[in-house]
Amino acid sequence: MRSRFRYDGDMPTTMGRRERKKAQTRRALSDAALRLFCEHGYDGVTVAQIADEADVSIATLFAHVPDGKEALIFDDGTERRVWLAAAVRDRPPGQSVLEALHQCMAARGPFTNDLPPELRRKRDLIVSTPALREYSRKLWIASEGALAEAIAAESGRDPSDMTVRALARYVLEIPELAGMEPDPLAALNAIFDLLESGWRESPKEA
Amino acid sequence: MRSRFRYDGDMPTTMGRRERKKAQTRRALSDAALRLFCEHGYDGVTVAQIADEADVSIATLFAHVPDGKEALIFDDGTERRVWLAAAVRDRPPGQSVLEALHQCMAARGPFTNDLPPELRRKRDLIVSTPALREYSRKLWIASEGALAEAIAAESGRDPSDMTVRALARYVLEIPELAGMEPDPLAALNAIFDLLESGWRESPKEA
DNA sequence: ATCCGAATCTATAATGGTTATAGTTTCTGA
DNA sequence: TCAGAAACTATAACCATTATAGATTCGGAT
Repeated sequence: MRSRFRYDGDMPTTMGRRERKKAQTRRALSDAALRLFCEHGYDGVTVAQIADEADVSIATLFAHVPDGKEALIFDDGTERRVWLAAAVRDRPPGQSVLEALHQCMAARGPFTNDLPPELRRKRDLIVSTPALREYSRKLWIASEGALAEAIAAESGRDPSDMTVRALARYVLEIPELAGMEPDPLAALNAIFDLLESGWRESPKEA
Repeated sequence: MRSRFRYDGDMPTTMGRRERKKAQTRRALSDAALRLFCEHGYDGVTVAQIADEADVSIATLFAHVPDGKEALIFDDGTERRVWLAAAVRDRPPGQSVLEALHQCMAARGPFTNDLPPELRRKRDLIVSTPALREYSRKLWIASEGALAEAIAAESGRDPSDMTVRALARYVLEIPELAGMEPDPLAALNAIFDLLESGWRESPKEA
């Protein structure tokens, strides 16, 4: 019987006990994975250790994280998708689609240090671990379709227009491309400038 | 003792017997892998089967292909690197860097059917197998540095200029981005247009 | 021609991620 | 209260990959 006085974390009370427990398990896995990865490095931790630390079986771990070890510390990507679409759709009037994307990317992971230390440690772990960087990119790319739709809706083009899809893809590649630069924000700006204006050739001197 | 009359395949006679045998083993592995992949699908074949078919041990297989199963049917990427750099450096006078890249990409894998049937089967296998597509992309991206240097040299910029690196990356992403379109060549053209001219916003109608 | 060292290959076993199976417990909704 | 679904468990398999230690073959120098 669930006491009305027990602390349930941030779980909306609209969830039944089952969903709540499932979310708790997922959280336990994320927390355990992040803690162990930070301590021993990604390759220094086995999924068995993570399962142990979260006090679940290995089979359960994989039931929660179908994409495997790398996915443990990430969400399923839904967040990014809605966030990107909203940034494009609800941008201030007069702002171009690219400006909106520029602005919201700049507030994201690799481009700002305005993060709680917990998230910063997580970001540093991801950036410094190839397998996690790669999976992070996969998550970004997974919202290519959603972003393309948003861009198409705002620009009066077709979502299957290759130009739209390419723009979406190129924007979503930015974190991996600029994330490890000495000055990520400057890199971000340079890339958006390229996307806005195209490649300007300086003629070769004779 | 090597007979002067034995057929040695296309091996340059500058190689010693050791290098020749090594190349033969590598070739046997590639051939076996491609044959089996085509017949049973990528996931339907184990590295043990491939090693068997090529008549080498599993350990030998991995000695030849450090990047793992997916790398079996690819070369090490050196080809692409020199080919890209040459395409940029030796382009006809008056042609822009992007035009040169556009032209040489169009002659490549997914964008032409002017290929011997053997290569076409290989291409189709790669395009239809996620793991192989992903590895192919990795190979392209691995020449980002070389391409960036070539572009920088021709455009009077610095190879570490983020704009140069981004352009190189974006060009190298094209095969994965356009390779599965109904009309890959049209997609290729659209993307190069985007890279040349930038994103042109059609103002939202009121 | 011979010998040494390096490169290649082999068999074998271990590691670690991932999936399949079959059975148990726990929750939900009727 | 009961049936069925969902989540969990233990266990065993499968497969890619790496480690180890030893055998063979080759190249180059003497």
